[in-house]
Amino acid sequence: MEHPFIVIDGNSLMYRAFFALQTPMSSRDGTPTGALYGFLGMLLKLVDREPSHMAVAFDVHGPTFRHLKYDEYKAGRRPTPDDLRTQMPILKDILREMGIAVVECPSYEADDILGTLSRRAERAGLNALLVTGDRDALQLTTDHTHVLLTKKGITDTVEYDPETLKEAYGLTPDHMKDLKALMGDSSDNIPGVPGVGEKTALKLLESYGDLNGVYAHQDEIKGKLGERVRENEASARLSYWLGTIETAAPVEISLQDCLFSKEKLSGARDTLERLGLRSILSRLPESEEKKPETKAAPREIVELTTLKQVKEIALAHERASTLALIISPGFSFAYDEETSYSVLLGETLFDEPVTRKELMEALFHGARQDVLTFDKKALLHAWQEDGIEARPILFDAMIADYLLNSNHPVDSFAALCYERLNSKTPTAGLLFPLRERMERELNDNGMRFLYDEVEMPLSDVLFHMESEGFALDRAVLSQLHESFSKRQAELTERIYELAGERFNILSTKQLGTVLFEKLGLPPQKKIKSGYSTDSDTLEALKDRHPIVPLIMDYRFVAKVDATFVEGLLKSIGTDGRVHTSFKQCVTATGRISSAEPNLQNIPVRTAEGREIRKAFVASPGNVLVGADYSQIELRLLAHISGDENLIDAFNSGADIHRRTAAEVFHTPFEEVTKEQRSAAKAVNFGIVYGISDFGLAQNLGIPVKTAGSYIRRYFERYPGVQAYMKNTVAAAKELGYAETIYGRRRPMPELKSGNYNTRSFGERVAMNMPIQGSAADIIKIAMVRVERALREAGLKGRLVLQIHDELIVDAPADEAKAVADLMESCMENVAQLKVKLIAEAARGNSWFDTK
DNA sequence: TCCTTCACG
DNA sequence: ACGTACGTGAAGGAA
Repeated sequence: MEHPFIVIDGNSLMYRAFFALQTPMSSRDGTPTGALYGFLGMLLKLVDREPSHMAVAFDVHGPTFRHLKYDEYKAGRRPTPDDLRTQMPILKDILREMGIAVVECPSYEADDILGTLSRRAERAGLNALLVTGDRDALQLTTDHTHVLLTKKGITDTVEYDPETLKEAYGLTPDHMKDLKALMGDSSDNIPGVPGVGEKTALKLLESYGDLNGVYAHQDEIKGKLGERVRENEASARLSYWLGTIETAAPVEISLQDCLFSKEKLSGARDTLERLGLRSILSRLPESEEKKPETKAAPREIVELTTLKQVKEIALAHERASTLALIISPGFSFAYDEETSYSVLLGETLFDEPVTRKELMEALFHGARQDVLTFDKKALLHAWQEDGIEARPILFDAMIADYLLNSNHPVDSFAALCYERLNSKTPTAGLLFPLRERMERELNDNGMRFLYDEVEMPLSDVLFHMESEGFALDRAVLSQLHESFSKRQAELTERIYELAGERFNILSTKQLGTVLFEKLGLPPQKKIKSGYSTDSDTLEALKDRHPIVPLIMDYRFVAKVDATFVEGLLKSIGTDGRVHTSFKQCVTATGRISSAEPNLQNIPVRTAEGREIRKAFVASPGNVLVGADYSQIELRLLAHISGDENLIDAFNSGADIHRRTAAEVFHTPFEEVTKEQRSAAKAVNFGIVYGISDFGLAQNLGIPVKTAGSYIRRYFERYPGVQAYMKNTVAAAKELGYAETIYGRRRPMPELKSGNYNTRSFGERVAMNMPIQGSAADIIKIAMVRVERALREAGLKGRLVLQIHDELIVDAPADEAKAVADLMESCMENVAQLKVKLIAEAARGNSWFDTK
């Protein structure tokens, strides 16, 4: 979460800090300072998260809204110790001196302030981080509001988002309220249902969903429990209400008032000095020079709370030509730079929830505007979910930013606004100046083609691929799981027997102890914490003790089963398909990546692992058509370097590794041995990765000197390649970036480093990026063309997967031949290079068969 | 959360 | 003398 709005529950944290400290602390005049010390230490730790806004909320005494009388509510609690109470006003003074907002709201508790400010932050498009020791706050968790809960002490914390909350409790944030309604809370005087504790409450919720569900089925609950539930409905309902945190309290503070500035922290120096809190003093950040605040700060943010307002504004701007739209975090839109509208999507206590779908409908009813956004693929998904007809998207700030700086891809609109406009309020209106600046920069950098013809249309293709998904055969995976887990159990027993003890085989540390201490095997290499047990190490030791091959086997089985068999089973959707998400703006070279699940690393190199691919099947009545580029990176090396011999090697059509072996080992082509070919293959890989004798030696398990001589002989035979390596590093040093044949850039600050390692790394990257990146450009163009060609030809086949140099289409069986031809031709004709691009297609019922 | 390991191109 | 091969993502252990 970048630059969140941090809201701290002041009472809760002071309370925790007070009791966490064993030895009482005080200043010279006897003022107790222990809680202040703990609290401020925590606060400074939070400053490291670089919040954009910060506020500390406090309870104030008085009759409360939810609890009829404050005294009555407090009755269940111990009174606040005097030593703690005296520190409260001092804390508030210190916070004010630090320029941190102190927020109180009569008749409301601190957690209501947390709820209210977090929802306001979301509306303004900010992320919020709520810091408290009170588990009740977990009900406030959303994708954009995380809760940082202090555990035992005060510095020990755990951050919850909806996902981690689900893992911990098996409940959604909303259901935390239902949980409390059933189990009650004695410290808050919330009765709940007598005799129902956490265990029982969770069980009830698991069966019936929520409180309403429980009472809808109250007659089904048997025995004593059923009686109690039925008798105490009124109490449970009241408890639900009592346990609901307010999110629309009349908190009289603006976002502006909560703006956080590191520099202002120093304002408390004198007070801290007086209190003798030297260690806090020393942790205050040095004042750093401030970036000039740009004029790009938003002119106006109008908060909308009803659908009617959205409709009116949409109507008033009917004739506008462009609409800036941000759907995450928050929902905000703008028709010009001056005015942004932000809408509350979530629930409030009193209003009917407004859904994104309703908002979209209101906004796009009769609308004609083209759209500017951040992350258009996500917007396309939203439109699809909401049944909104897609509008043309003219500008995607995420994609533009990625092209302009692939080194630090931003992951949120807020981060982009801060980075490019120095603005801490990411509203949709900022998309207008962003578009102007970034498009100018794209033009200046010669990246129009990549932006307009590659990345923007590719985003649509990736959206369709994600939405389409890949069909998986559950039965295949279940069967594999059965056989893998059986084997794992057998291996475990045999390993324990040979080791003479039971231990966790997957623990590097424990395995190291067994191998290198108990069994006395020689360690091969060291890692940070002890000895390495990686596969190279095991490979070297496999003949020295019978336990080693068993461990290698165990590792493999455990990995394949956990990651691929079980992992994939978990990711199959209700439609029987897996929907990966393709990350378009992550890698430094221009490749796309795949996550949740990653479908770009499904096993293929070993026969056993390859079995997984039998689970990747065509849709009913369809076949899979896979097509991959042959040696695309080496072909690109030939093209970019212009080396005559390498170009000739490809034009001759011969096996490229065998040919390399013949050259490097001065052997007639026909007489090249298997070993020579595989060594030459490693050399070719090394060349692509940015060669070094050390790396090659390690890969081949040969002396560094020998590896060096291979490289020397390679360069003798391919002088153009050697020149390319030299020139490309020099050019990258000069320009500050490496680039592909289509002008994609990777900034290369490493080349200027004074550190040998860092600089060498930079040099290898400078050699590799144009090759890997150009290959990435080419297949991206191919994807756009394949998808377009399929549609233009009226074929039903659709792309479902890309694995860097391979594309897979799921197509009706009768289209198979046409699709295969279409793919080959689209892929091969992306570019006319000095060597031909070759793509080969194959068909089958499963991915296993498409080879 | 970081580290180690290992799956892919 | 320096000391690594390029690019990813996921799982499990350690702390």
